[in-house]
Amino acid sequence: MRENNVVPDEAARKNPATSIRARVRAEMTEEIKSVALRHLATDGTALSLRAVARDMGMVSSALYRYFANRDELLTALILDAYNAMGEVTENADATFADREDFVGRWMALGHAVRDWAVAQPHEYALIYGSPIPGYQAPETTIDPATRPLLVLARILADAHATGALSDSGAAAITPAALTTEIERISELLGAGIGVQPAARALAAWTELYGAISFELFGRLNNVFADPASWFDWQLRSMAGFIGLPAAR
Amino acid sequence: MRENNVVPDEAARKNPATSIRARVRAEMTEEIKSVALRHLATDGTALSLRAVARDMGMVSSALYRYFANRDELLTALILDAYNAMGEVTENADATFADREDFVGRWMALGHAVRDWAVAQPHEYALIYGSPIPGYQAPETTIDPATRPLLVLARILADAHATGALSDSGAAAITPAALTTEIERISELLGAGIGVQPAARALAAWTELYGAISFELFGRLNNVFADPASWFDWQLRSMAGFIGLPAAR
DNA sequence: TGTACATCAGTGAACGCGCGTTCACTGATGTAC
DNA sequence: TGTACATCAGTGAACGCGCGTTCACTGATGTAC
Repeated sequence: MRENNVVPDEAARKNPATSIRARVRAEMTEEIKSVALRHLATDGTALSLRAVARDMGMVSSALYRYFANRDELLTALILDAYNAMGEVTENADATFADREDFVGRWMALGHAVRDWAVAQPHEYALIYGSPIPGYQAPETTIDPATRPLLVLARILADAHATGALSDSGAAAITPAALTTEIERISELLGAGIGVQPAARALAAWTELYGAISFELFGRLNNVFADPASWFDWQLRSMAGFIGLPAAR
Repeated sequence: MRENNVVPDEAARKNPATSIRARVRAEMTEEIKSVALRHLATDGTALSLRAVARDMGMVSSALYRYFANRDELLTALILDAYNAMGEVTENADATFADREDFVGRWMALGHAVRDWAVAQPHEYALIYGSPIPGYQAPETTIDPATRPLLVLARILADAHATGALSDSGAAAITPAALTTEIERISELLGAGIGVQPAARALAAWTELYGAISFELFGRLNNVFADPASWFDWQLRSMAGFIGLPAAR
């Protein structure tokens, strides 16, 4: 026995994903990202690799053991942000008790998005703000980016299944090509609802993010003293617009 | 008579605002801004004074005769963008013939905002995108920024004056503090309408900009083939949400 | 179990570049008498 | 009308700084026999 050393079991020794070196590597990678996030707050997307390295007490070239270049680090931050948003929204709906209170579920979803955004405004700006000059997000960001919208789709599908989702009242949808597209999107999301509710839900989704961007990007400064309650009203009125029924 | 030289009249000679030197100065200032706008497209807000000077065939220090520093140039661009947006929206409403077609006026306003934004996406991002790291907009930007919203306020006031603006249907407004705030905003804008329509109009305003940001910041890529008609439907359905009556 | 070798994280110097801003200056244009 | 002086746009050098990325290297840790 080699003194007190932890003896890694066979699986751990063989599996590079859990070897000691791999674990340290994963921890370093996480630390680099978290330091980079701090810099995002002050420098925005003009994030500097050298500054990150400096903060970690490393030489800048060392970062290249972890990320091939600056864009790859940015991509990692973006992916993390999308996934964090995805997790937070999925949890919000999963832990909402009354499954048939569709308005409640929608509000919980909306507040989850906003709470996360308000807590990490710079990560929100990274994924929902102006595009980063000279940066092209890879395809791998698409799926994580869709997660919150899939939560909404599930709420709508559930409401539709109970027959509670009303299917009229808003403006007629024209031209025909637009109807087709909205149907396609609705199917893609697995909502399986009518084109009218789908269109209204997408409009509400637009307003949700519009509201958060207005607040975080400073357009509500000196306008609303308590943006949270204004946001709450917007969510509630959007629930009505979508046609969601309240709890029974 | 001095050959063909234009002889400036007394007023022009005396008034520094129109002297030849002042005119050249104004032209140079405009050219600097337009070159800077081109750079905005490629570099975003990481706009470089040296690059602008290079494009103009000047030495970088020469720009300091026109702008005290980089932030002042940015401020000038931001002011221009707000004013361009203000002009375009004011014109859209002023030239709309049927003054009692309130839905039509709202749609014209919305399309004017989007058309301008689509034509100059980088200027739109400058004023409605993520905040610029390390930059604080001066107070002088507030008034120009409000111009498009004032156009909406006028449409609402006109609709209200004809008694055509409905005042019910959306979610009740709570808490009381929120009601007070919305009333204050409505008065500030001179809309003179009820708190319900005011709240709904502000929500529609949020969706309007949310929709444009979604489109320009790439969140609708591969989603809607024709974002203009989707935007048009959103505008129309928001008109109903606000409670605007169509043309008679 | 011990030893030789391979892997890999981190170093430090360098390349080639860019930036905002200051400052003393030149020379053309405008102003006052 | 002509001349002396003031104003001002633009120059060019410099200051002090930062950046992303490459590359040969050292030395510690892991692996194979």
